[in-house]
Parts: sequence; C-alpha cells; structure tokens
Amino acid sequence: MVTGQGPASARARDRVAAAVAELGYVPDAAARALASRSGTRLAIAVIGHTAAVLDDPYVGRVLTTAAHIAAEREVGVSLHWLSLSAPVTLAGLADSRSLGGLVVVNPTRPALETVPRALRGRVAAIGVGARHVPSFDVDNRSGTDGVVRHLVNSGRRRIAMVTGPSWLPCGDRAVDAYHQVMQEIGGETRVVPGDFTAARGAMAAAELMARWPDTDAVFALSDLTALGVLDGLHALGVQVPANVAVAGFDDIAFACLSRPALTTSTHPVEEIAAAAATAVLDRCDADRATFFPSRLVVRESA
Amino acid sequence: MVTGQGPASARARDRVAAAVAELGYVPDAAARALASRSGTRLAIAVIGHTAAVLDDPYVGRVLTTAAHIAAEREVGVSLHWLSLSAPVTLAGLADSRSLGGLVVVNPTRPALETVPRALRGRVAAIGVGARHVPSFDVDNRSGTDGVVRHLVNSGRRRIAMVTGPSWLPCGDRAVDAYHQVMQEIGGETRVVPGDFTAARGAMAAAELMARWPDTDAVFALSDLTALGVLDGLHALGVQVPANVAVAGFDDIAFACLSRPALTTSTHPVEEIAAAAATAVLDRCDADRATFFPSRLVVRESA
DNA sequence: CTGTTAGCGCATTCAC
DNA sequence: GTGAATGCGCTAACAG
Repeated sequence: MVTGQGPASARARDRVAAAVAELGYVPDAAARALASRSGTRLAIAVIGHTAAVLDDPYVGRVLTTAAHIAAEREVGVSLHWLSLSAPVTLAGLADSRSLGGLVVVNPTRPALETVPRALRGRVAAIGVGARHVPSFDVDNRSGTDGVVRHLVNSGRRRIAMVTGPSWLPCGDRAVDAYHQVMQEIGGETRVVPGDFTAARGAMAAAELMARWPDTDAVFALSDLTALGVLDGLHALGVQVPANVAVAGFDDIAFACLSRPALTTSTHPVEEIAAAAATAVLDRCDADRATFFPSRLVVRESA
Repeated sequence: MVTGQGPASARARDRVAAAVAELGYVPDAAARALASRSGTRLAIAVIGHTAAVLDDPYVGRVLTTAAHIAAEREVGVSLHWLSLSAPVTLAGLADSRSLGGLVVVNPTRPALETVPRALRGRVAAIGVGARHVPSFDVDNRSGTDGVVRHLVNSGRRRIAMVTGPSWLPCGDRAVDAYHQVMQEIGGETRVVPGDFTAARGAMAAAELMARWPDTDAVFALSDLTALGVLDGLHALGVQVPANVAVAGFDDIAFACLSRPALTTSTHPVEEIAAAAATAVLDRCDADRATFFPSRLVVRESA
C-alpha cells in the first residue's frame, strides 16, 4: 500500500514518506478506486415528497460543505432525491460501483432499513440514525426548549407551534420538548403541521389565528416557515411582536434581514455536514448519534 | 470501445447495445477514468477575495444543479475557492488527474488565461468567457435596462446604482446599460460600489443618501445587496417605495418575503448551471457565449 | 514483516 | 472494418 495503513515498520514508512515528498508523488484517485473498489464519489441523498426538497437552502449548505471537504480528498459529490414513497432507490444507488459513500439527509427509519450492508462504515445520516448508520443532528430537544422558554420568559403563555412534516422523525424530539414546557406552565398545546416551506407558514398563521384567536406567540420549526408566518400575520393585520411573538429555527441567512428581524435558534449546519462527510470519507463504522448545540438568537420578532 | 463513438458498423453497434440491455451491463466509471485518463469529477471553482464566496446562495444553487446533473452520469462535483489575488491555484487544480472537467464561476479575464490547454473542451465559465472557454451568463445588459426603465416609467429620475465588486467583469455590461438609460433621460449617474453582500448594501444606502439626498430610486446588482439597502433606508427613516424605490437583481427565494417585497429581475440560474455542467461533461469545445434572459418581476419595493 | 505478482475494467493500439 | 494484445496506476493476496 503506497499510502496509509499497511503493516510496515516505522522506518520503512518514513522512507516511503520521504520518497513521496521528494518525487512530488501524488496518488491517482481513479486507479485506487478501481483496484480497491472503493468508489470515487460521495452521494448525498435527500428524502422528501418531491424533488423540490433539493432546492431547500439547508440542503445547499450541506452540499456546499460536503463538496468542499470532499475536494481535499479528490472526490466529488453527487446529489440525489429519494422519494418518500419508494425509498427503494437507495439500494439502486448503493450498487453503483462508483459510489464511495453515502450521506442521507432527513432519513426516515424505514428508508434507513434499506441501506445495504455493503455500505456499512461508508454511510451516515443527518437526522435520525440507525444500526450501523451514525447520525449527526441538531439537538432539537434542547433547542426547542430554549426557544419556548424564551417566549414564556417574555410573558407569553398561549404559544402555538408549527411543526415540520409529519414523516420526519427527527422533528419528534422538538414537538416533545414543546409539549413538556407547555405542560409545565399549564398551557394548552396548539400544534399545526408544517412542511418547512414559507407558503405553508403563511397558511398556518391563518389557521392558527382562526382556531385560537388569542394566541400570543408562534414557534415554527423552520425559519422559512416562520417567515411565512410573519407574512400571514401581516396579512391578517396582526402586529409582531406587539400582538403575537414569532420565533423560528435554524437561523438562515435571511432571518436577520426580515422585518421584524426573526428571533430564532442558530445551528452549526456546516459543522454537522462536515462531521457527516468526514465520517463517511474516513470509513468510521459506528451507530453513535452526535448532537450539535442549538443556541437561541434573540432579535426583534420575539 | 464498449460504449459510444468507436469506428464500428451499425450492425455491430446494435448487437452490443442489445447485449448491454440484456445483461444489465453498466460501465465502471473508475476503470474508464483510469484507462482514458479522463478524470472522475467535475470541479466548480468560485473566484473571490475570501473563501466566504462559497457560502453565497447563488453558488449553492449552481452547485446543487451541477451535483444533480453530474449524478446522472455517475460523476461527483467538488467545490473550490480561487483566490482573486493568486489564481495560480487553477493550474494546480487542473493537473490533478482526477479532474474531469471544470466550471469557473465569476471568472476574471486573467484567471481564464491560466486555464491550461490540457483542459480544452472540458471547461466552461459562468460569467465572462475566453478563447476555448465557452461562457454561460445572464444577459445583464438587457436585464439592467429593463429594471432601470421600469424605475423611469414609474416616475423616478434620480436613480442610483449599487454595483457588484469592481473586479467582476461580467458586471460591466450592467453598469453600461445603467449609464446608457440615464444618459437617455438626461439624468445624473450615481454609482456606489457593492460586493454582493447585504451588509455592504446597508452601508451603501447610507452613503448614497448622504451624498445625494434627493435620490428617489436605488438599483442594486444583487438581491442580497438590495435587501441590505432596504435595511439601511429603514434605519434612516426613509419610506420604501414612497420616498425611494428599491430594485434588486437575481430574484432569490427571499425577494418575495421581504417587507416590502422586492422588485427585481429573475434569472434562470438552474438552467445556466445545467448548461455549463452539460457543456463540460459532454466535452464540447467552443468559445461561444450563451446569454440567458433576465425578466423583470414587479413587487412592492419599486 | 518484506518483496513480488496478479489483476481491477476499461480504452487504446496494433495486427488481421 | 474487426479482434486480440497491452497497460492505465494502484491494491490485495500471496510467498519469501
């Protein structure tokens, strides 16, 4: 083995390293991939109802980071949409010989079941994990807890939540946390399903205010949705934050550009994506879940 | 040649095609890359002062599209930052044997000079092009013309422009178009340099209003910057669009979510990226420039 | 632990 | 026009 782990004495290894340095030797990725059948590309698969999930800015950030990390190792990244109704595609993806590793974004548990064992040690999830699929995710529970408690601390009691899509398991922890805080303060829970889009947020705002007109705060599990809520409330003539406070989740670039600027919770998306990509590229088999912190960012909207 | 163009009779080709279909044969990308020295990955190189340019949402859209297109051909995409001051990196990038093709985003003409001839037919630019480097870009000239004329038609005369970074050659056509319209209506030109960021937009707004207090419209060559201008004007207590109209360029996702919603010009970024990626992957040598239309989108801000 | 050998799956280059 | 040989640069599985 010209590089790396082969069983060899320390002296021999040093000599090779010296030769490599002096001759300016650089390994050929294609030849290595061919000989070791290790693949030449890192696939990013995003699960969702439609291919439109690929256009989400969150996916863009993950992809950007992964492509940047992969570049250092001379591998490329490809982007795939995995239909929610037929995650069979995952197996198809996996037996492409050029596949070096796989990062699944927003996986469902059934989808994770279809990961072939041949991919063990070369797969990671951003979202929930599974056996032999290490996961990297935001600590949604404490993140939600932090935001909702901030709303409570600023005097709100009739707090509603717009969730993520119901099929997304990693949103469950957030909903749990919301329920728990509401129970603690003896408040009624008001949950409306969302789908992480702004359009849905505007609709959710209208639904919410029709059903529970005395709502004094809305927490959306996505900034995009929260911006939509802002829009919906504006259309209803509701003042933010005077009448209703609004908080989001993720701290996207535009959270600080909206009017009013969005109170939200910030997440190290780049760090998460980098960790997932690195885990796959470095072939570390594990089924550990790593959680990244969610930190409250108070702006004007709540 | 198992696939494609080799000299062979039509009958033989058909037989091969039939065999391929029945055996479910799928070529091995790594083996092909090794034998033909054609590389296994498509590199996207973005030019800018700092690596922060990689985080631009525009780059995200380009990367997403490229990664999706590349996926169909079993190749991956890697992302690179090219320092403006030392575009030497481009040559370094190019002699990596795993490089299959290159798409340069926002190139400068000097940077394009450093494209090695070995890359001919496997390189494309999003922005200005050069000899042997086909370019794919927005028709900035007519796009700007459309926006500025819209401002004129709605009664504005003292129109300022916030440009892109001065080193970006593809912004020149836009500045030209602005000058031309202003000359036609006999208006004074008021140009402030920008850098495509929101922060710069807010500063530019302050500078503009200090220097030319009677300005009644601002056109920014980037939506992000325009949103910053919106912010800056708000801080100054200037009403938009009552006192000053604001227009942007690009129609990013958040243009319709700002308050007031941003009037801008929409561009088929995905189409442009797809065309560039396809040109590189299909090895079409050319030095033709392809321009994509810019279409005015009137919302509330102008 | 070391040195050697045999492919990985294709494109290319010759003879036919 | 067709088929068979050679090698791309490396890893893996041996024998020393």
